[in-house]
Amino acid sequence: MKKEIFQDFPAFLGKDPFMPMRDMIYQYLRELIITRQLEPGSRLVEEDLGEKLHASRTPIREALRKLELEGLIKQHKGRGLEVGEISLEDAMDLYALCTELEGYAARLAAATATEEELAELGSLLDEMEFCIDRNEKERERILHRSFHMAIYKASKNKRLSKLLSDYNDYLQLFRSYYISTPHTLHQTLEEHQQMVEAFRKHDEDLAERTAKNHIHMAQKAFQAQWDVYNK
Amino acid sequence: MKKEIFQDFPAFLGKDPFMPMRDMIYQYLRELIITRQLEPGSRLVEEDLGEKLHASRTPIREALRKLELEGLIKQHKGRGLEVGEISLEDAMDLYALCTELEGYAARLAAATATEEELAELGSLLDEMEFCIDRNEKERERILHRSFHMAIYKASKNKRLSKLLSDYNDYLQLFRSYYISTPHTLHQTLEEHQQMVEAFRKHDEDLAERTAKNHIHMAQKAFQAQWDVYNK
DNA sequence: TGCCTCACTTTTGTATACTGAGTTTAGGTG
DNA sequence: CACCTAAACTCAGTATACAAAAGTGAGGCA
Repeated sequence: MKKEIFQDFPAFLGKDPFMPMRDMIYQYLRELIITRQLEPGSRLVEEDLGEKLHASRTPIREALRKLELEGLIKQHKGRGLEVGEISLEDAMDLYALCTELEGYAARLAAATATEEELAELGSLLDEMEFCIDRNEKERERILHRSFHMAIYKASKNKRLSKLLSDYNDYLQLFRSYYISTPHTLHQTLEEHQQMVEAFRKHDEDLAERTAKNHIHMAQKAFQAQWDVYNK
Repeated sequence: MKKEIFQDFPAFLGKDPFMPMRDMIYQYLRELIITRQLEPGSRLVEEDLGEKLHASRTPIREALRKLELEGLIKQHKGRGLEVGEISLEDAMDLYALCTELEGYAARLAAATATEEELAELGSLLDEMEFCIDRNEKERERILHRSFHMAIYKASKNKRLSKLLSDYNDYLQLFRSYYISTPHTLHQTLEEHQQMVEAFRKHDEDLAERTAKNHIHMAQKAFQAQWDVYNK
């Protein structure tokens, strides 16, 4: 675990001076893991982290517990924690589960989406198209997230929304495995457009189908890339 | 918060002398909350709990954090934590979500259940019938849980299994609202039998329908009772 | 040389101490 | 008597200290 990785923590700290340290550390470490700046297998020693992040073990522990609960880090055989390795099986399980949940969320959204929500989704699509054309990948990634969040919100089921939003971050970790080209991004955009189209028509079945297909495509892209690396 | 509530913690401790204190405390408090021995609104003060459970604040905190994450306890405005109140909206969201997930789990189980798994489910059914006839409610409750867990396991999706198992405990809390009579228990048993029947036939659609119906019936029972108390 | 043991190191689990923010309460003032 | 203010109190956030378990390695013995 290299020290430089943690260089930008002070900046992170500045974001919200009222947030408890444990939440800062949690979010920060989570980001590092999901973006794979902290590689799978990296060991996480409470005291080391404390030194590097200028905090005592107590808030560090609480952050680690939360990450452990989420499944992002695992008990190291013998002693200590380490960043979890991704297993194909777990990834497939998660994709399958998300396919169902996204489908359900889309169904609900199609049933109850308001004009404002539809407009919001539409404008997010436009922005994404703009970003893809300009190859602004980071912004596209954030918009992609916002798009899905908007759907979850439109489903009006808070539990579902929270759950999918957590899973979505997790899938981000898998997404980092495959390379997104302008071509695949355009394909994804088209899937999004189909979904919004279904919402506009309040066609629940179509919404469910297109949403499920969207996740399924992501799953296939992940698996293809996995096969390349693990063959 | 009455002291007597915590009387049986030492016995709980004996269960597994190798389990860390934080997990003991977590499980113990969770049990108290789910069985409503700790009522919604009860305040949870770290130092008090520490004194009553003969532990220091550190493991108590970690247990509380976990419960908070699960949504069983909430940050009290201003100061401290308290056992969460149940809101009808949240309950309905959760039931709706569980309906989908149970349906999906049942579909997977129907597709892939082995003979052993079917036999296991069958014998659980028999045991439950036995308990209902003898009015052994506590044992029935545990068997009911085992029955659902067996289905989750048969779905072969570990993520889904974990998720539903957590939610199932949570629904237990809702279940404590409505009174189970021999009549309703028999009705539930019948629903279970229909599900197993569908698994035996490997009829995925039927399995999904019966499972969804099962949760839906529970939801209706909860709502009816809620209406009685909050009218 | 190979293996066993025991001391040492590492790292977590738990306890305790300190701090500061927010609440309550008591005393003073108009 | 109402209201304001400040001291005291509560309680969570954080830091630190100590204990215990589990790995690690060096020295001794067969």
